[in-house]
Amino acid sequence: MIEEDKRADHPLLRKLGRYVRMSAPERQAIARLVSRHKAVPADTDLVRQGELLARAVILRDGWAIRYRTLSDGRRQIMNFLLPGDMFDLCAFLLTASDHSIGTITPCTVHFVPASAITDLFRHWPRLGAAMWKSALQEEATLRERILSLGRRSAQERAAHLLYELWVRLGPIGARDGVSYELPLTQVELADALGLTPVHVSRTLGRLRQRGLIELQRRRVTILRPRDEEQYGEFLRDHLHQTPIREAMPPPAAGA
Amino acid sequence: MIEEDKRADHPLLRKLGRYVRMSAPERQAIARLVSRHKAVPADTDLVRQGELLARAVILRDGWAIRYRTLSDGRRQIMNFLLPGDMFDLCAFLLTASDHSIGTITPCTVHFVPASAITDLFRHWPRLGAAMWKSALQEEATLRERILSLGRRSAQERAAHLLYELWVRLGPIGARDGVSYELPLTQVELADALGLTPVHVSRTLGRLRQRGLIELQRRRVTILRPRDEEQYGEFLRDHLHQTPIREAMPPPAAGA
DNA sequence: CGGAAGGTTGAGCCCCATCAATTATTGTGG
DNA sequence: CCACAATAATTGATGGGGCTCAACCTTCCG
Repeated sequence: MIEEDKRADHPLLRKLGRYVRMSAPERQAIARLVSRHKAVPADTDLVRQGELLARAVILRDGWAIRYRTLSDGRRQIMNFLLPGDMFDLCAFLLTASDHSIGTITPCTVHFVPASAITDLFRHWPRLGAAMWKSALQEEATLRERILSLGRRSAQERAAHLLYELWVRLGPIGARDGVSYELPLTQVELADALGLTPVHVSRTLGRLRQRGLIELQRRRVTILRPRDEEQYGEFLRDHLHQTPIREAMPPPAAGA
Repeated sequence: MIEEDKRADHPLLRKLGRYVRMSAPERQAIARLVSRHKAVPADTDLVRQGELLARAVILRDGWAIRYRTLSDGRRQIMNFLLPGDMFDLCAFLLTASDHSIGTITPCTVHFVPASAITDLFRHWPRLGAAMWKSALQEEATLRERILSLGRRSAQERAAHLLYELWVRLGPIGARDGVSYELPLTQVELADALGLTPVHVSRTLGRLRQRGLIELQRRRVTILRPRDEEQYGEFLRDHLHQTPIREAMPPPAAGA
């Protein structure tokens, strides 16, 4: 029963629900995808760079990161994976992963065989389109990070990231009004922002002084949620939170 | 006749040819996609940020960039688009673009209606898979750039970029052994590398001193092509230049 | 309660930015 | 083909944002 409830409220459903209104059978198709789950402890790699991809993964609970390391130990976090996020959907293409994915917190995940993905796309193309849209959105956040790392100051980067996470946590019901739990150390923030941990500390201090954010005990509060300009010119539209064109016949091969 | 020849040797064919061996009808399907072309002058936007995507684009000739600008004029180039590259393949999802695409040199391009893409995927799923693979590859270069901007020094970034372009120009026949034409100004390099033009000049100077590259009159020579370590730990595999699993039945909805 | 992990603060330095001047290259019209 | 202007590249001097090293403090957790 409890399991039943959890599935009915799966963050993936909430997420895809922004793009398509789902019929009962469609919801069931998703439910089948996530019928089995697995607990994974914190700080565990789900995918290691160089590995051949063999299955897709859906995150049910917890935070994970996509990252790469250089041989001398430098690490860069590409982005954060939140509940409802999927990755390696293209596992059926059998490519080697160019990066690793690791858990930050204890997570519960669904491992999905490649065939289940291709079946889903075949039978429920509207769901496929919604998943594509969500993949596009993730790609947009990659570009946003490139912009940040290349052209924004430390403060702009940090403010932008904290704001982005706040926005992303909304649709999956993982935020509490204007604040949310941030289960990250400053070392991890540093590796995402392209800074050193020391400088992250100073930077966050300045954001606090400027009255942009509150951050203590792993809890972030966005103090000026309407003032998107202040957070590094945050453009909410870039997250493509608009519904897909429902009238469109589903693409055959996903495009 | 000349047109015929050009189509038979389209860089898109060369590019996709790395992933699948194409049958004659498949080649014809591609040829139909690129039957009409259009000349676009240099420094022209093909897509502007915020615009609604309505068509896909295939680049036949010339260089273009994917970029974003901040309101104060700072610009970041996400990546470079080379002959054979496609973009906005997902135009049928009707999303607003979060970035602009502009030509660097005079280009010839093919504008492809969204329906032609979905048709192609429906009828020639193996081609669809190959196109997916190439889209994945582009995403990998985005992550590579994130790693560069976040964790590599100016010299590493520059060496890595010049090496990457050399590798990408190979399969489309746009390089000449160990050197190639680089139609970029240092301002553009700076906007891609997250540096200032002045520092790009100094950085390139140091790479020359170190004997890694030759660069004069818009011509680059990679002086130690085997020494991938030297170019910022360049990992060729990350470009996914391995063939797809041909036995795989084509994914219905592309995944 | 004590140790470990995480966060803050200070001092000094270096990489890269900025400003500015000079040289080289490209492009254009006569 | 040359003169000239416009664009691009180089070089120098100076300054600042972020890095490094190190000490100290705070929080967490067994």
